[in-house]
Amino acid sequence: MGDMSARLLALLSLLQTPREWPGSELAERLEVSPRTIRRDIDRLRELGYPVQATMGAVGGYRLAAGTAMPPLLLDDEEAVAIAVGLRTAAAHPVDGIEEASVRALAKLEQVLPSRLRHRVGALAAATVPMLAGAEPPVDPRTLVVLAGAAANRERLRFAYRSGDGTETKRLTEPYRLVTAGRRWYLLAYDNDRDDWRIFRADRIGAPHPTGVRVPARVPPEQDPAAFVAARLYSSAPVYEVVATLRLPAGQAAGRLGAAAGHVEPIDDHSCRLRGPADTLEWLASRLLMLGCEFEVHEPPELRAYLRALGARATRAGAVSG
Amino acid sequence: MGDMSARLLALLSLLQTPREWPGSELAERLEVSPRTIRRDIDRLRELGYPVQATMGAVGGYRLAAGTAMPPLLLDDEEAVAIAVGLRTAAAHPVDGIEEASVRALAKLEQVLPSRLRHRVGALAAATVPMLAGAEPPVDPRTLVVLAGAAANRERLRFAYRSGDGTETKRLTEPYRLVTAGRRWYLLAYDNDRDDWRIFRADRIGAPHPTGVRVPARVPPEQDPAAFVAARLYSSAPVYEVVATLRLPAGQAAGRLGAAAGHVEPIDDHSCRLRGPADTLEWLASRLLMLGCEFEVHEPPELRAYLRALGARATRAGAVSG
DNA sequence: TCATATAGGACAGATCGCGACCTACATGGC
DNA sequence: GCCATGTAGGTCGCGATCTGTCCTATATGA
Repeated sequence: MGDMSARLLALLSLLQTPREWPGSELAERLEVSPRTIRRDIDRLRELGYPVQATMGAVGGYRLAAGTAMPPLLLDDEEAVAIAVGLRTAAAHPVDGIEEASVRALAKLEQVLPSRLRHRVGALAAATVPMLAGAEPPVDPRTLVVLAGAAANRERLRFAYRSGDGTETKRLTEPYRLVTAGRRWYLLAYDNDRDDWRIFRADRIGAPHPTGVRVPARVPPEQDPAAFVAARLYSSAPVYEVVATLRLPAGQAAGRLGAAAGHVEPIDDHSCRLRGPADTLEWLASRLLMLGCEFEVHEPPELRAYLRALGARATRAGAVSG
Repeated sequence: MGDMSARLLALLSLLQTPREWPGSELAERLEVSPRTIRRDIDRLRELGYPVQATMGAVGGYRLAAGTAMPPLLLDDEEAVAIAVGLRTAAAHPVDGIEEASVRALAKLEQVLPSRLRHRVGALAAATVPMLAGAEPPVDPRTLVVLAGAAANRERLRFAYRSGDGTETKRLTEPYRLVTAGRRWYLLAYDNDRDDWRIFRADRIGAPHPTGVRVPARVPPEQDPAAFVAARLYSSAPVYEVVATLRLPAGQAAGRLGAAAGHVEPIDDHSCRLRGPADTLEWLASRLLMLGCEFEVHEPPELRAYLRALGARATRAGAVSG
């Protein structure tokens, strides 16, 4: 059996701890001679994992940053922490790494022991709704299934609730999972309608792979994100937000992030924000969090929402009596 | 050299993909005979990683969830996604797994290639301020250093800004990193003052380990979190929030999470929230996000903040003219 | 200066990995 | 019901390699 492989993994696990390990202690732990430990260290280095050694009387080994990612050896709690972090990241896609988050989540959840899975579910339930306004957040498990089916080129069956509430059964060949405007979309070939379709992930219910693998279909466009964006903006007109912020442009851009839109200075103390306004609640809370005065010019819906929110806050804070 | 170990790692990496791998394809990729692949699969199973095999004409191997976490083999983007997710999780400690998040982050950043580290920094800068109100978020790198020093029992030198703005140099022996009331605290033995002290992590600047390892000191109390909480509440009186929410108790508890405080029902449509109110801004936005009517009874500071926020929102949404 | 740490060469013996056969069994499509 | 294709596993022999026990060189801090 792979006695040495197991030992190398255990060694990697120990070296990923923030502390330093003397060779003698490693030998004791792994129940081999110190010479074998030195050879194992050599082997790890040959595999590309730079083991740093400090010489002298208080020396020891530790794993340093190299050119490639070594295998991460996590204990239970760390694995749970990562899963929870990735779930909240998937629920709030504002990055440029949304797809990688879901891939990593899929990878982790695939091998996560079931006892840990329960803890992740309980913790994520408490943390996910933190940012979500009225919008129901996407179920990360759904995202994992969608991404897996797309990567595996597996036919997928699911129930889809359209905008007017009607529910239909779909049989599709998922191609890619992309984000646009703070929402997740599945780009897939619809086998019943014989055409490419876009599905909002939060409207997909009970997805399960059929197990049937299908050959790769030629995609409708090179860039899936561009295709999704084009379809979205052609079908539903997306209004734009225009607002004046009483905040220097530099600060506003830094605190809003790139996803919020474009910021241009007006003078030293104010700037103008332009950007897509897909979810009013999110945008409103974001602007309020800036802590500065601001005025919304467009769209009227955002103005109305802010007035309603303001009235509610005023009522909530009214002097009791 | 460890030819087999490298192959086993590569095999694990492939099997962590959501797709299924036929043995023949694995053999081709890893440039060994199919028989060796079957033996490697056996080896992985003996190591405790359950490789699931579906038999038949369209069969293949894939890694399933077992009883222990297998080593995670991540590509660059996935590693960055995890690091970003953990950083935001560390910046918003409301879980019960805060410490594990930092441990995992330390483990990951220790081995993260430098080219990826830059990307993490750029992305995290754009996402972290999302939730932070007026409060400056903690630098996750500081947390990583603090946790590492505590785990390694290494003396740590840093600059500390006290509440009134004065800055002092400290030489300490970190013991544990804990959270209380949405903030990070370092429990450490202060070598200059010869006593245990508590430091707010966001007031710690430029921490760097001295490299000197010291023997474990007997902690002032069994539970570090309890000690920190006792110190905090004895020094600065923390006021409590009391509010009535027009929302069923079950829904409110689920959407607020356990960290927000205690929820008890009043009738079928309303409930009462009691809990510590350490950061007004955070609590106010949390309550507003619930989307329901509510009234704040205590503390008066929160009422005042809500009125100010409401006035600002109303001004921002005023009909333009 | 000395103790203690990493670094690495040489050697002998035992172990084990590998490929090349083989058979058994499960599954899905024809 | 047959056949193709996949996993599962036994056996055998050759060769590679892993391990422990020596050995010496070298860097570092008290």
